[in-house]
Amino acid sequence: MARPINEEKRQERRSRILEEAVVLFAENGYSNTTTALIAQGVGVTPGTIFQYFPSKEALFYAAVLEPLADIQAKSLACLKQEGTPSELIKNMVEEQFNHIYCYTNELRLVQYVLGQRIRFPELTQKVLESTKVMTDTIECVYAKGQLMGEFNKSFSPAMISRAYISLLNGVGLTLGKNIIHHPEWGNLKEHALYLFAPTQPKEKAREFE
Amino acid sequence: MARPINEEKRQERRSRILEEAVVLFAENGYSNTTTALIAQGVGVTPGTIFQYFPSKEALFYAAVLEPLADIQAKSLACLKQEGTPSELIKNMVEEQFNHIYCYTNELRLVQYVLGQRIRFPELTQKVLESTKVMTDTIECVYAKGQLMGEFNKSFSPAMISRAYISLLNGVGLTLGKNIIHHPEWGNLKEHALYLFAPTQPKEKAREFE
Amino acid sequence: MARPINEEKRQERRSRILEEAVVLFAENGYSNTTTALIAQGVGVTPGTIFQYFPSKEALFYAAVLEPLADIQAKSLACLKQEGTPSELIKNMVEEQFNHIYCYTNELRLVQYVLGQRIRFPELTQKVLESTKVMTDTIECVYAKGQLMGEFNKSFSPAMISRAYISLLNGVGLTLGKNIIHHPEWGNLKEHALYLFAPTQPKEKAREFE
Amino acid sequence: MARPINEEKRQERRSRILEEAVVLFAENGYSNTTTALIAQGVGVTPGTIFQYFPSKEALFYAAVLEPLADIQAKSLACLKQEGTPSELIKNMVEEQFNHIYCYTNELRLVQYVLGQRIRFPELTQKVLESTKVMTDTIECVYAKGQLMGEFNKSFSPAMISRAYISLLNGVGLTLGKNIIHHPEWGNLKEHALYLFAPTQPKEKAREFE
DNA sequence: TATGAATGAGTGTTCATTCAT
DNA sequence: GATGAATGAACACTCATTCAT
Repeated sequence: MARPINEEKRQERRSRILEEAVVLFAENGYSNTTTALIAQGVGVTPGTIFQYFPSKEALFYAAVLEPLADIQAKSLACLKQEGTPSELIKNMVEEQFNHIYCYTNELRLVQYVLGQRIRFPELTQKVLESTKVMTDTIECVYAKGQLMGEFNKSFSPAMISRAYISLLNGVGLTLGKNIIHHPEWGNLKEHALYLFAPTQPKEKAREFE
Repeated sequence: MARPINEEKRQERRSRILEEAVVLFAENGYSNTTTALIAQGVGVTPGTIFQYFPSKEALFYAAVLEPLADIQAKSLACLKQEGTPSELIKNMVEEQFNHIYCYTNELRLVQYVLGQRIRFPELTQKVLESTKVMTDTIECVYAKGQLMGEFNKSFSPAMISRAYISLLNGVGLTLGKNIIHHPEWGNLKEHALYLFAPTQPKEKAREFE
Repeated sequence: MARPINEEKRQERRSRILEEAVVLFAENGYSNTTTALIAQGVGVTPGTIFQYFPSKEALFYAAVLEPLADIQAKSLACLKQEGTPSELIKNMVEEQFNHIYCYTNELRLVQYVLGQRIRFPELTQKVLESTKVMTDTIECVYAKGQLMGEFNKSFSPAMISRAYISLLNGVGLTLGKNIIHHPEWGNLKEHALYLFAPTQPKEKAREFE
Repeated sequence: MARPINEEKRQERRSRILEEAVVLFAENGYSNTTTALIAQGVGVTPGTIFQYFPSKEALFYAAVLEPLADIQAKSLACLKQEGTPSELIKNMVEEQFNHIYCYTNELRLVQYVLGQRIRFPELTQKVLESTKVMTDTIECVYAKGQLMGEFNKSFSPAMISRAYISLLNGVGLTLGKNIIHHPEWGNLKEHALYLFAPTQPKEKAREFE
């Protein structure tokens, strides 16, 4: 009987540690983040960390992969709802550009890993696999959209999905904390959609002309 | 009395150290790169590094900023040649997408810094200043191009330049060593140009249809 | 939860480190004393030192100032007891000449600092402040003694206190480990008292004549 | 023919190095003084030092012993002039108290060595031998003075000479750069003489009463 | 289960000394 | 003779990890 409650507490504390780890690893990098600092942020003593994660490395892995899985799941969910391909893509772009804001640190961490592939080969591998699922799904939806005449047929779906993911990553990287409040933020999001070359962005386009 | 011009030799060795530093910092991050490793890579003993750079930090600064200045200079040169705005932009895109390949490590290093702004505030500042010069110049050329009817007038130049820089960064980040040989590489480069919404990509577009 | 009172153990170990540091700093100087050597002397590993003192410099400061405070307190106590000024001075001289023996290293350390004022400006400052309290008190007691006719009125108290402190320091410096067993030790101590020019050292003086 | 001139230049430069070394060793201690700093002070390059002294240690030895020999010679000369013992002693005190001012650094260096006997056993040995010559001579003169009735016969010459040397050392140590301008400086010098317990300081003493 | 003191290998940096020029 | 770049051993300090309490 006592167990379930304890188990709950354990999970809660584990989450707190992970949360703190994400922030600190993202801000300071792996080596420059001490386990003691993470512990301090969580409000526990240095030894405690090692009761939840076998090593600093394991904690880092979890800090990178667990949030990524969450984010991917949400993004994929957008593409698996009901709706025309162009609607799905639009929803996904919307969702992901919001992620950039909500999950800044989580995404930075992923980029941090991708930037140092040789250093973190195993993690890079997993992150790329996860990204591949994403691009594959986008490609699939996009190709369907092309067939339905919703997207310009002259572009290769593989290229389009890569270009979009690149833009998404680049936006997170180049823009600072206050992206959302940037005057160009809304336009940038729309331009991400433009990248997909939808066939009728006419109504929109006219407004500006 | 005074030794002749070994100033030349000094510069040469300094460059060798910087070069090695760029590679190792980019691959392993700041803390995980030991000065001894850099020295070893160059083929000198640990102490020698400090005859050329006062500290590891100073070496890192130089490794980030000096190549960046080079790259920026080359990119800006493209935009200041003779030609119509659309030609200039096209040249720049061409030039920069090649940079991604030649200067992989140099660019990764810049992204590494931007990913950890709190950790490297001074460097971030300088990198952003450097980037601003770039985006400002692009904006300027782009606006001129819009007036001349070469680009779609419905997009804000500020947004366009940001979107392009983001894409550029994202491409460097998401794609691996062998980008150039990737089947989609050529298409991706063209799509970067498409992002600028030129008004006559017609001839091209037709080919694929 | 919180461990009980190992505060006691901490203090004990801190004292052991300080003690060892005093000995080694006094014998070898600051730079030539490695923290590893101190650790070894205490019987702990190098890292442990830094759990008790934030830096080698801080340890040095403590090694200089803490014992000095102790010694000063004991000396001042002599001058604040009941008794005529000449009795107080006599007690103090007695007490301090014994200190030279017991606290050889502690005093050497103080002299080491005073000898390198430019190198240790902050410490010098504090040591001089501490010394000033001592000379001021001696002056005060001495002046009272002069008024009561116990000391020769022709000498300035400020000069006398300085001369005494100088002699005391010089004795510590010039004489070696085995001062106490030196045949002139007893006489030297008495001569320190003679320096104060008491008006009735007659009985004593006669003995020798 | 060319040789003598070069030899002269060599000696001059050697002296300059030694001079600079005395100042820096006295101010910063042995380990904290780099040979490069000495070289810089002299205005030569690091390697040059080693053309005049085989090692840093040898330079230190010379910096301690050579000036000491000078000072001792001058002091001893005072005691070997014509005159009554009390006159000789008086001259010597005068001479030495001036040394404290002129040779601050040279004397500090000697005290620095004496404070770290275990670290510099050989040097300590030589310094003590040199000091012994001094105290022995003083004892000798003092004893003669006692026989002639110039000094109080109740004090042991051995003790008196030690007390004086101690005071001398202590004065150099406790007082700062501006001793000479200190209001008590003159009185202090006189009190050093008082320490010898001359039999007719009466005229002086009366003045103050 | 949490604690937090101890560990000890690892890193940036310094510096006396050498030696080719 | 003077130079000054290179050397490489040494040291202060850090930090992931352990373990007795």
